[in-house]
Amino acid sequence: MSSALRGKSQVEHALSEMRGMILAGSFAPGEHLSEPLLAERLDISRTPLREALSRLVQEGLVDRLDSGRCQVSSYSAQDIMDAIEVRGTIEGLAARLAAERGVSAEKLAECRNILVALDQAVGDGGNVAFNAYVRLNAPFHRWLVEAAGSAIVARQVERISRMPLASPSAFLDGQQDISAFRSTLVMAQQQHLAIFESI
Amino acid sequence: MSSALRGKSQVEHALSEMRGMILAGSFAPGEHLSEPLLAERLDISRTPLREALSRLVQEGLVDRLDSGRCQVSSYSAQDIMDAIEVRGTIEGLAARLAAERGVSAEKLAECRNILVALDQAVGDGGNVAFNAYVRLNAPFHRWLVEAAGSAIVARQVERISRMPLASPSAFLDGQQDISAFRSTLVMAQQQHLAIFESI
DNA sequence: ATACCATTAAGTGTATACAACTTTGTAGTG
DNA sequence: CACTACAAAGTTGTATACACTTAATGGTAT
Repeated sequence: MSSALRGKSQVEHALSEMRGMILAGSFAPGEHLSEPLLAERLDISRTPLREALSRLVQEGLVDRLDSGRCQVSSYSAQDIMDAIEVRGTIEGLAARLAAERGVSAEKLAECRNILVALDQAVGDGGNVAFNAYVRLNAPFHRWLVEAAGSAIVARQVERISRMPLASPSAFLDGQQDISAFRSTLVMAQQQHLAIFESI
Repeated sequence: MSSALRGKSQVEHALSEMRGMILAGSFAPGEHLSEPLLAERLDISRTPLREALSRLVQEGLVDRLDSGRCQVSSYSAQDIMDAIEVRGTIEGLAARLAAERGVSAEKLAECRNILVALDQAVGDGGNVAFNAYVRLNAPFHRWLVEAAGSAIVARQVERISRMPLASPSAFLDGQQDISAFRSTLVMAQQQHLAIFESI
């Protein structure tokens, strides 16, 4: 059917495509999305496209108006800061749960490695470090979620991690945001390390 | 058509109906859900039913298997405890944000009233107090979210609040869970009060 | 009796058609 | 010139049909 390299379903295709477009800034913030137009553009029918849009609404990248129409979400700097706060908070909870439930020594060492790499990225300044953080973020999340051993927490972390924080161009323009972000991250790092030291 | 005021939409109808059935225990945990059968039972077509199922999956009441089939989620006692932890943690964050951003005196008094009522419910023991808590839970969440003034936090709170914690019959059977739940709640209450005292 | 394979039933994913509702553009009137 | 009423285009919500995939069933050979 589609020219997708991997035999993926149409809704997944639409999902990744739409995510990419939105995060790349292909749409103006607040722009209305027409289902027929998007369906033709992605060469699929409206049915899987609607499913994808519904998930994007749930993820927070798209807002649904009362009339039913969709528009791409526009986040303020405050929203982004809040998202960072939420993520840090839930990460702290995950770390506490992991500590309470115990982790093996090798697992802990594995985490230490990731944290050291992250510390290096945080220690440096500028956008390069930011990109490095983004790259190292996923493994850390994966480890933390695995160590916490809680599907509930895992889902929350996944949800908050999916927020458009990984797209500096479209959502993180001001430098003050990045610096504040870094300081928050440093705090979270120290918090995590402290918790792990306490076992 | 849409409009969320009174269940005029088929998908909302299916949503509330399915939520009610699942929380009432009409399905065995892990039971497979057939779209054609459910569609006929709810007297709607598969299209809005699929939309409703998708949202239930996102809410966590239904799991989607790799094959595409759906089954009602089964939560362990540990999962419920984790959900309570997550909710308490995010509530704490919301309270901190509200404190940092300042709340008016009248708003604060309004909250004090709700907290006092909640304290009474918590102070008592048994299932009656539990039900009272459930009744007073929503206003407290509403106030807290409004005071925090963050759409991001609001969405997280709403999401975690939607978890099947409000259904004691189906998901909270053991008494030890309730007592642990109460102690957790007491802790959260004290935490909130302390934060509000500090301004 | 059990394991394995062919056949059949059931179910999901997607496309398309249609009806109801929103919004927009336009003409008419005070 | 502003404002209202109306008409027409566009858009969403829902139903139905069909292809393809997955689970179930029965029959046969070991």
